[in-house]
Amino acid sequence: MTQEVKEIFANRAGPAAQAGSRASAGAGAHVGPGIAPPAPAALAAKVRTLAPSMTRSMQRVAEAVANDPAGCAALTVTGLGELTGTSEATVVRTARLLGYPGYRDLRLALAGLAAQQQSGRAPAITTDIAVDDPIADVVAKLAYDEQQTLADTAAGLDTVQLGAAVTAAAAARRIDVYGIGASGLVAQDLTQKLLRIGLIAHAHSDPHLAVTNAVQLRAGDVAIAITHSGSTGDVIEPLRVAFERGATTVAITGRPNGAVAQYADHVLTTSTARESELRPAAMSSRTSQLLVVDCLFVGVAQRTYEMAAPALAASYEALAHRHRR
Amino acid sequence: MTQEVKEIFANRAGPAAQAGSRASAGAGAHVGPGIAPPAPAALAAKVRTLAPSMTRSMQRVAEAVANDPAGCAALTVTGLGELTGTSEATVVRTARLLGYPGYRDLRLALAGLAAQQQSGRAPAITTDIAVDDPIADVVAKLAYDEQQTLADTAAGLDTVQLGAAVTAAAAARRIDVYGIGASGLVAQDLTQKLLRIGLIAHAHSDPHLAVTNAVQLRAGDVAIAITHSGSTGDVIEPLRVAFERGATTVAITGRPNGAVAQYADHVLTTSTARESELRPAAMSSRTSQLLVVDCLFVGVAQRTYEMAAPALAASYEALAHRHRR
DNA sequence: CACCGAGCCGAAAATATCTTTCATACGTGA
DNA sequence: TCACGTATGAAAGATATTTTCGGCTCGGTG
Repeated sequence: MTQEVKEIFANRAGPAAQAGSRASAGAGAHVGPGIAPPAPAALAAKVRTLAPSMTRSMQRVAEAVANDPAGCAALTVTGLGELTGTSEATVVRTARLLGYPGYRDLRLALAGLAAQQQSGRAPAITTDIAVDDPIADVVAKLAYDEQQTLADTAAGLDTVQLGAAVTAAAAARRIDVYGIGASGLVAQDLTQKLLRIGLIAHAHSDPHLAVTNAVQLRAGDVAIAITHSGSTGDVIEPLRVAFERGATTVAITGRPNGAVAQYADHVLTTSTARESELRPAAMSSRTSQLLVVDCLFVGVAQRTYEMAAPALAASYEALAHRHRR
Repeated sequence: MTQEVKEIFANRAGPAAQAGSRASAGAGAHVGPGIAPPAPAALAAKVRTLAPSMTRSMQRVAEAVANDPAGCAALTVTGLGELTGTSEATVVRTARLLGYPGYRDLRLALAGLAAQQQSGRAPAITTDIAVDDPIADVVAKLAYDEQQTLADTAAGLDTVQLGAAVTAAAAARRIDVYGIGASGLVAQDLTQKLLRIGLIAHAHSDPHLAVTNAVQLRAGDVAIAITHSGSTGDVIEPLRVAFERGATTVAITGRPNGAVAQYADHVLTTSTARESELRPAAMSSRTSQLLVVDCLFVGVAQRTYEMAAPALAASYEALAHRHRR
């Protein structure tokens, strides 16, 4: 991929960019205007989400922006470049990656964010969990972090993509969900719920079986891949197969620019909280994934309400007798 | 007074904001440092106050700005000039009169104002999810509910019981976790994480196998039962067996007085949020259970830090090569 | 009624800022 | 070590903002 093409791609980096027809998945030509919605308050989350796909210099810029929105809003592109020890070009590139047309718009968003922070409650300092933290602190910090993750996820979720995924799933003949490790549990969670409202859904965590099943899919079916890293081969492979068989494909990932996205008709972005030794990434990504999956499920339940409501009631009934008095 | 002098005077009309370099004399500095809070409507008030001293053209500009901050923030100086049927110069003069160094800064302030107004609107998340809720509302409501669940859980969690459970688990020869259905996934989640830090843990969702394994437990082992209802026979049974064999038993349940509690040395209470047709109880109980399980895990990781840290690092390394570039 | 001056206004020049291009340096894998 | 692709900043190019400057209107005046 040449530098030129790469830059153009960066320009349409937003998840929404994937929305186009599947035919254009690899051959995007024109830069559509106004695809990516400017992020409101989700900027800090976005920075974390996209940080891994950033270069070092860009990360410095992103960090500065996330740490002091108000301060950065007061700076020109040149000023921010100097502050971060980089160039104007890098600042603009970072702004693009974050989903804005250019630095000017990022700056406006920054001003908005600063105003919100100032009017709202304090930015809320989060210290990491330490080895010697008392158990009560652990509880408080974990609860706070997971709440934060939920807020970030909700703010960063593209409702258009979500809506499209819901529509596809609600009408699907069959829904296959791929996930490995911690994401596998999320896949199962989604599957369990979909089954409860009478849909046909399967979760696969065995890569071979997943591919074997993916081959059976066709137009009208839905395949969903869940991977935090966006680059888990064992999950990408079945999605690719499903994609090529004509099924509608959905990726739930923390790296909307990751490899998995290229085979996904719809990309749902989960947020990434910072991790530490005692707080594995799996923890917050799981929280984020579950929220996305819940939204997906409720959306589908809405669309299939006629069928879903009695099915839910029936499954509830069926379990009642298994409870001890 | 000459034309020239007049314009300069207008330029200095604002408060001390002009003092420093233009970059540092941001809009925030102007609006902020006073006694009054950064009132959202400060700008509208200022417009009214200063309107009498404005010329006709400037009033048109000021009015446009006051009526639609968000819209104007999206416009360039030229655009706003056209919109109001005036010129760029007039727009700049208006910005000056309102106390900003130039239009650029007014625009930034406008963006901030817009963001505040935006965030002020509560999405009415207090209501239940309805069948015809737009997808964006579903996201907001679910996120809010899960956040609430987390807060409730953290508040209601008995840290003494939790600490005792942590101590037992950290020293355990072996840890068995029982859970069925949605709780089964939580059990697996906990098990996966414990395995990652080098502990011996098993999740059981097959009632028969669970009992079979429980028989093997003895003092020094830990058995954990996860059940929202507190009365799931298939989960209580193995816990009872473990309890009778002398293992330390823990119950993670939403009904601390339920049947499961009678065989539990330590009871960790999860919170129960309201449910509805479209929001099965499993959803919030799962969120709650996961938080408890996370706390348990982090607590154990703290206690076994010497072993946990390298184990976590190792498992991370081992997975790295499974990611596509 | 013609004239005058004060101040308003916008076109266009001047400046600042943002964006793009391009050559170079850097790191990485063969 | 070499070759290749990528990241990066300097500088050119494009936009946006600010300033300048002269025409214009309007109210007062001889």
